[in-house]
Amino acid sequence: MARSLVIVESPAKVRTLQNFLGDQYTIEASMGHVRDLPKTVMGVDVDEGFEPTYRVLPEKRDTVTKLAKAAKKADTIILATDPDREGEAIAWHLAQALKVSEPVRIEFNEITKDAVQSALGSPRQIDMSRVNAQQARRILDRLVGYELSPLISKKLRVRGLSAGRVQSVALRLIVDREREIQAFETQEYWSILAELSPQNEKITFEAITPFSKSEKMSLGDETQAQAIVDHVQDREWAVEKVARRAQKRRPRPPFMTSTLQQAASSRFGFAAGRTMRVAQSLYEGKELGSDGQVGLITYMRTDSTRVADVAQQAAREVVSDKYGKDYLPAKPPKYKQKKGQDAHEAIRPTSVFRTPDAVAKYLGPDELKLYTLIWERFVASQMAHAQIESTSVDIRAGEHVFRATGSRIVFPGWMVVTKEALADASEKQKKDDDSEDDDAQGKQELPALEEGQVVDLKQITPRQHFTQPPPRFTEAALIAELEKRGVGRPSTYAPTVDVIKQRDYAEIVERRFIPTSLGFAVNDALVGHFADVVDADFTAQMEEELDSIEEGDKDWRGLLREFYGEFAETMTEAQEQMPEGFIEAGEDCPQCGEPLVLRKGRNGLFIACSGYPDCRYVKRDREEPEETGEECPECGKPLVRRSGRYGMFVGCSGYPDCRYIQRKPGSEPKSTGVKCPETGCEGEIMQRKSRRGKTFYGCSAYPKCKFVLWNRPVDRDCPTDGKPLVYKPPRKNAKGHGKIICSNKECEYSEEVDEATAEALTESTTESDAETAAGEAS
DNA sequence: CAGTGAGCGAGCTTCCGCTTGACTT
Repeated sequence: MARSLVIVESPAKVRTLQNFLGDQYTIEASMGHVRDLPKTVMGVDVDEGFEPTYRVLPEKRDTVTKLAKAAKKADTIILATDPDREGEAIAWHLAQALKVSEPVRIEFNEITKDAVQSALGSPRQIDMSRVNAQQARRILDRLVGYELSPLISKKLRVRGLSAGRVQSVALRLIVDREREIQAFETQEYWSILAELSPQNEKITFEAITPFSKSEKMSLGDETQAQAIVDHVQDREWAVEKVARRAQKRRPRPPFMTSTLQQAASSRFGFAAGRTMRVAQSLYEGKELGSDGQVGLITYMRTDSTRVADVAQQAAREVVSDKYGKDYLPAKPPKYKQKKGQDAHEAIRPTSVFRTPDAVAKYLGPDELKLYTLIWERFVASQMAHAQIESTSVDIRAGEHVFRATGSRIVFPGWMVVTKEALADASEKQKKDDDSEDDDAQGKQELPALEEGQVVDLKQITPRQHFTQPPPRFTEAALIAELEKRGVGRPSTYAPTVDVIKQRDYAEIVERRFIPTSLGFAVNDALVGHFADVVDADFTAQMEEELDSIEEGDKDWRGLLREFYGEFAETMTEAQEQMPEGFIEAGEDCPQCGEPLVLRKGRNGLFIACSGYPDCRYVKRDREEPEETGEECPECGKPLVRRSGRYGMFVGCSGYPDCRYIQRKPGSEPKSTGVKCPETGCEGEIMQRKSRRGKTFYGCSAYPKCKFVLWNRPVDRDCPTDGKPLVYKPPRKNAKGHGKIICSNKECEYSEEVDEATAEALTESTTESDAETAAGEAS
């Protein structure tokens, strides 16, 4: 019997395909590209028509050997790599590497039996125009990257610098934003908040002035604001105009890579790389009961919001079961597609019937969070739009008009899926309105008000505001911006933001990018001499040219010739004109007077004397230690206050001989009388304080035993799962005395607590009673 | 999430895209 070898890119696809295709098909994965330009040399012969030298990737040698073996046994080799430019190139490289004389190329962009069968029914040859477009892209990136990187490394005298079509645009965005922030002049402005109430009613609502965009900045100081307050305070407040507007709010499309990264960033604080790692594990799948390994989501590197018909139908079933037919739009929505062919669908659950609750017990905490996010966004995207009634009421007091705005959900539609979805929507509205200050406005529900109606003024407050500079980029925001400009691909977004950090071009502070002085210098050198190449438009123009190569209208070598002619000229120009020397720090050496410069070492950037090695001065990045006047209780040497990684601390000046560190007041560990539950650990659970002042309960045998609880243990085990029970005090101002719950977050065990027990458990957390109360509690 | 402290430097790396590896008795 004739046997065929089918080669796809991802091993996860192999499993799925095996279910559709009979045993006359062998299915193997290439794991992406198998050949590439060599890593250590340019590998492009510019003088011979840009002829590239390709090598089997060292890490893919085994894969290729395996594929070659399988190919030998097969009569037909079917190349089923992804239906896009890179996929076409992978197919061609496979054919070359495996020396296949008559390769068969098929394409499918969803793995269903029908799609695969019909793909098998219409095989074709490899599309060399498409492959050539990929080669042009690849070679261009190599030429730019491998010529620019050594040049700037040499000119700035920092080894290992890098530049490229994508990363340099990313860096430019970060640096430009920082300059905007530096140049930003904050302006003060004021608004007046009135708390009002319909006569003889308890309910209050808020109105502000000024409210229009054009007048928002009109009150520049407190005097002006106070003048209005004085003017309106004792006037009659009467409703002048009531305007109601019915609004539709559409659900957002299902996720693609960039939007998933954004949502996971703003909702959970995940960095792009973390989101991708977690998504990968959902994609590869889990053992769900007896079903064997099941992929939970579709492919996570995609720039499409396309959804397979079957998945849309399934979502409609789920929605109609769970919420009723009213929550379904008449027809499944079609989300706008980008031009060109999309190799993968949107990111969605592989089966919408697997609800987050149903799979929760098979998933880790991060996985569950991300799966829930994906499931909810997908289901919502297939639902009816929400109907919102927004009301705006103008109220006159003397010469001034205040406006109250409110909104009411008439029909929640897709918003019922999660409370978070509701929060998201108002967040988005806030951004669109550009009115971060007036948080209460717009969300409040207004009482019924009629024109001419008189209302009571309950309270009036002038409020001071300052205009805010644009925010620094988070990883996700930077990726969103790159995507908007068409720079980079889903598979490179996370690696690109990583390389910016790795090169010390920028650092992350509070989850946002701040460029380093190295970042500024590299960017300015590139922008100064290669403005075209590090411009976002460069990629856009390149893509246009690649399109015409794909369509057979243009020769790929011709494109490279045109581009490289110009680039080589700028290179020689830069080599001659770009000044060469260390990046100056703007200060002189306190020891010898020579300028200080930026250096890069094993452990990152530092500032040192340019006179090295004659002068070995290195600028300290922390404050000099300062005497405290106290003596070390262990060795008698003076104690000094110094700044460390986590802030100031007081330690012995005899370091490293004496390693004494003074505890911060109030952070002495306190006994709880509870033994550490870790098996084989003889320690006791101590109440401690973290650096940030948070109380936690850790083992006295730390660092040998790292056992930690967030609430006070009560020295009993949970009847459901045997984990230690802990006392969770009531929230501030909440009723009740708190609860005893299981320390395992997944476990729902809970006991109510009476006042006496609560008191005993709470009191024991004060210093004086620590010993006695601990005894009582047990 | 309890820790923290100096010194760092002058020779070969670097690009963008596609995808997951795992020498074992």
